[in-house]
Amino acid sequence: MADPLSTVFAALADPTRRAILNMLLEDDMAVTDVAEPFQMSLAAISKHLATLADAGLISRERRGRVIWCKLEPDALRNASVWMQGFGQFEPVDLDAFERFLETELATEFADDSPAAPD
Amino acid sequence: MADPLSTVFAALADPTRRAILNMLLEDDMAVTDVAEPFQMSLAAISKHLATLADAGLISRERRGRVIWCKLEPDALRNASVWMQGFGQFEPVDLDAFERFLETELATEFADDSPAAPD
DNA sequence: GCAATCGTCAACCGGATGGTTGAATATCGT
DNA sequence: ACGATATTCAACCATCCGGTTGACGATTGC
Repeated sequence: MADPLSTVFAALADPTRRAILNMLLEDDMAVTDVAEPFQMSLAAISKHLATLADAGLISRERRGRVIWCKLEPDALRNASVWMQGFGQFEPVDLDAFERFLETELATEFADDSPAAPD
Repeated sequence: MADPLSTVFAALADPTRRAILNMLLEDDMAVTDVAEPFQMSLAAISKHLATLADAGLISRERRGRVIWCKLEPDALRNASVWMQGFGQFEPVDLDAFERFLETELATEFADDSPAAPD
């Protein structure tokens, strides 16, 4: 299909998928458990997981009835490295980091929160 | 529209736009000059530049007749920082970096090369 | 074997995306 | 003022994307 870098970035360009990655950061999870906090259907989450797996960001392994999803940081690292190539000429600004984290916590948790807004 | 992080990743998820960023890494450029190496229409490039500007990855400044495009690494750094949050638990492997650069040079230049394949 | 559970597949829908072309706008040079 | 240059706008088109629902396949447990 598309080049790997495009696939990874496209996979990251969705708050639901980034939230899933965040969840998988804590632990491997079954598809149903991944889907549980979200409002959308299981099929939708299944598609998101397929997208993440296509990008190499996660792997899925069937064990009995349940399919376990596991973070695969390698693809992410490639993209990160690509970015660092750009950022290279200017070192990471830790102040900007903190400022970013604040705004990101605000927006991301508003947009991505798996908790139903009800 | 969407949250900033999604916008940045979506902007990066296109080889043409990444190639443009690569070009702007060298120097600021006029829109026409950005478009010159590509096969697509000027309008298409103009849209790509708008996408990049929306994501905050570039800025455009009109000086006379010509609009100069300039890389704005801040948005990229935010995304990079987000990624590093994921990669944190495992440090960047410089060997992997080099290996990646090779394959990326191969694929990126096959897919993204501004030079007409003719 | 049968019912329940886990997950995907297929078809569909509306809206975004990436491209085109042609007209419109803005600026420059004469 | 006019023509040329630089860039965008608008309309259009095909395709992709994120979601839905309903049927299907696989596995478990009774």
